Amino acid sequence: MRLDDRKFLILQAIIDDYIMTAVPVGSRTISRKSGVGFSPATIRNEMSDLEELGYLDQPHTSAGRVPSAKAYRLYVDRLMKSVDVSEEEAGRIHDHLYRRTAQVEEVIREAAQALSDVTHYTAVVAAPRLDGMTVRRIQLVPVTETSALMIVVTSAGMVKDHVIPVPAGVEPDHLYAISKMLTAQLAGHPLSNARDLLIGVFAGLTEHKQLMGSVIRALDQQAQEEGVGSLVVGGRSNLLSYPEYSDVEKAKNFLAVLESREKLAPLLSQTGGVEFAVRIGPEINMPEFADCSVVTATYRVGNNTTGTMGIIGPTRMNYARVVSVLNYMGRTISDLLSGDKE
Amino acid sequence: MRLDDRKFLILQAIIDDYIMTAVPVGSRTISRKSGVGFSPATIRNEMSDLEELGYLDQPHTSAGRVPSAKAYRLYVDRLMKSVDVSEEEAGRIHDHLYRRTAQVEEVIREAAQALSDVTHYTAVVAAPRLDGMTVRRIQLVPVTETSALMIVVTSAGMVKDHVIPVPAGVEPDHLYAISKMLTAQLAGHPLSNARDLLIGVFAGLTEHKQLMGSVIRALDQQAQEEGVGSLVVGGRSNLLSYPEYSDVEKAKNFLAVLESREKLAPLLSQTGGVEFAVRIGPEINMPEFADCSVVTATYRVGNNTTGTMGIIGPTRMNYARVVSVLNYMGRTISDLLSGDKE
DNA sequence: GGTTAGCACTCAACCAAAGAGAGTGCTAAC
DNA sequence: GTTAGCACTCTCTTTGGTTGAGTGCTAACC
Repeated sequence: MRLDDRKFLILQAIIDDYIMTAVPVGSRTISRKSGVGFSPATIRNEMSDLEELGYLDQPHTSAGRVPSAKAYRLYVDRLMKSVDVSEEEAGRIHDHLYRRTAQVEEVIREAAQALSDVTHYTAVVAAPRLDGMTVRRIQLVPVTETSALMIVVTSAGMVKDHVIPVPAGVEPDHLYAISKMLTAQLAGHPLSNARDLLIGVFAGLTEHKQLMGSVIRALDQQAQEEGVGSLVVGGRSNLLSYPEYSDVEKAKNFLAVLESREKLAPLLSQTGGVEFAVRIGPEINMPEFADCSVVTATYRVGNNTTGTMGIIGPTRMNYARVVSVLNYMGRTISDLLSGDKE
Repeated sequence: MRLDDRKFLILQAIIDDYIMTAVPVGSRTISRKSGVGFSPATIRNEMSDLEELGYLDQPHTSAGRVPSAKAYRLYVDRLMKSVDVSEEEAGRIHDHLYRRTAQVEEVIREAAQALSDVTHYTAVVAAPRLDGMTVRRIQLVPVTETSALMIVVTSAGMVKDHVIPVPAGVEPDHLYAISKMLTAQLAGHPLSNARDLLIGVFAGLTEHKQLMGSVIRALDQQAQEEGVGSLVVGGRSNLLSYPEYSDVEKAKNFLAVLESREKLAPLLSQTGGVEFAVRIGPEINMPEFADCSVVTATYRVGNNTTGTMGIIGPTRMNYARVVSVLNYMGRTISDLLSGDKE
């Protein structure tokens, strides 16, 4: 049995309806829809076929049909019509993002908020990955007598800081001189090499060995943290509006995942460099997200740097709209983070 | 009618029981408790009195009694026995907090996590307020050709940064010189005065007027942000375990409040400088928190600087335990943030 | 006079049975 | 190939009865 045009049409109608209502859809409902000129009985025959093909599930005899994960997959891959973001949505996104001067943390926080506001789903935005960037400058700013803030400025104008210990008796001016030396050594090199470069320098040193050790450790730690880097969640409570999460126990498990960076990170990182990725229900491989889909997208900052963001919604989410919103948001963030600062 | 000793005893027994079970408690239950040597009938008479006095509510005839907000108030003010944190709890708090080098953001994040972990309620921790602190150092670090990071180090070793625009053509060394000048001008003065001091300097300037303007604007903005400063929430999903929030609609409203800094900030800020504050149900004056209580505490960093943290739980929360945990956490944070760095 | 046993009464919670409604699958007619 | 008709299925809602915890009152008790 093959999926002919009519089956396509009917499947699409079912998915569209289910996305709106979350109620198993019956043959009469589809038959009444404009565009489908068949009687309920015919629809029923087709639905029976579609079920056999694995595109529909039946919660029980005498309920309507519900799209399966396979159906959503098909929908996303082939049936989905791209939608433009509406004027109003674009406006809301701008309102969020252009509110104040754009520090990275602030931008991704607002982005997450905007995404969840506009889509009514839950949004996760990860800060741009630093490892592809090159170092532009390193500077040590004294904080107390025995500690300093190490500031790393990267090519895309992104900033990362670390508190490091400093041996007592090192003057501020001295720290500045060391900063200039560090900058001279590392500027233009990728951040991921910085550590190794410094180790070379380190060997030839006679003084400040201790301080340099601290700098190297801080760079190490940063590299380590990259995996679970800055991660902002917006619209946690949005998903509770959907009947899928009217069960408190389920809702609780879902929210618990959102609380842990460790569990959340893989959701965003498994994109494999594709611009968009859609993972549907069981494809996510997490029991808490069995009824969820995740749409992730990457955004660019400068030339080599990318960050990831994602929308988490029920499997019956409005994929077309989510993709278009993510698309628009990607462009907006890029403008904001690369344009203004470069 | 007065609250005599026996009524006290019975009320306390009712509250204790209700805190544990969340089920309306009946006369027989209390009568069986050791320490109360009266028959159910006697208890009933007293309960009837307590209801008339406003300490108990009855969900409906023939259900047990439930403590009213007034009862919890009394409990907190007079009946509560102070409890020590257990070894195990103290250990868990330490595990969270001493995990890595202590940057402020990191510490308050872990503190929120630890508090919610240990209490099983929801925790909110606010970063220390900066306005009481004095400036120790200001430094400008170039980021791009037209922007720099302004770093303000305060007396307690706390760091705050801002991106500010810089006129093109200002050399890094030049920025460093300006930083030294700024530091010389402001060091030792309270952060809240910094802006006004600079305006005095500003008038006499011939060059760098533009840059100084940016610095002043950044200080302004920081003062403004102080009100809704950094705020971390932990254990959002914890409250969903309690039967009070088995209603999804309620849970959703509750979570929505936790998402908005603006709504959350007053919860912590209305403490009025007291070390502990307990607000119970209606006293909070937010419909979403009608069944909640909030216990807030301040912690100290250095001499003048304080931050706030709070636990949000059901009105029937275990106040004694929460207060002791907050107490312990306050001391631990203080040690961590002032001790190590001063 | 405070305390307690006894008893009628109330009300949510639980359960089973009945009815309604939506939807299917099959068959026969178009 | 399409559709009308019909018996059948299964959930959801409603209804009514039962249970049990708990109260309030009264009268007896110490």
